[in-house]
Amino acid sequence: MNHFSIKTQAGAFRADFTDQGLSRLHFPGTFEVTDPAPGSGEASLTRRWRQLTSEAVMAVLKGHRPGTLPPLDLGTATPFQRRVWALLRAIPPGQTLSYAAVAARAGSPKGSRAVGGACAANPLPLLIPCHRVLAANGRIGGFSGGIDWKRRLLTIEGVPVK
DNA sequence: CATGAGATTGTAA
DNA sequence: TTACAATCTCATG
Repeated sequence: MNHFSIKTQAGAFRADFTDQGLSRLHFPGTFEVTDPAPGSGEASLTRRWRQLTSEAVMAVLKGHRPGTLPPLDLGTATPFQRRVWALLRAIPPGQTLSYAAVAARAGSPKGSRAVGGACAANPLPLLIPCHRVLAANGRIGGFSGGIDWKRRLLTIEGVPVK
């Protein structure tokens, strides 16, 4: 499992890759700092993936769309999770939906809580914008990377938070 | 406004 | 089958 660090103004993120593509993104300070594999020659394809991922992360931190992404390796994600994540990627910066609204769009009108579960399982925060999903009545809801990050990202996009 | 109960869904163990 | 979770709504002080 190949990985590399993305240095940004908000700290160093870490992106993990498999042969299939980008598999996971970690927030600064949420991962072990490991030395790069000795003598790891990078395939040019992987190099392109790094470039795209890096640009995408920095774009989102500026409140923009991720742009072109490398292939994603969603691993053993369930159909429901893939469905929810696809819906999230369609939400533009600055816009938000409630867990219930996402549930409705996913075909499970009463599955708002299940949507929370799918968001919690999201391996690619920022790129799959689960921070744009709020609770009912404009309440903030939860966030795997910490509520602070959720507020921070929403603020960047100009969304008022309580 | 704060708190609590109950309903409901998808998932992992 | 059981228990849990980044929910929601409704009821009550």
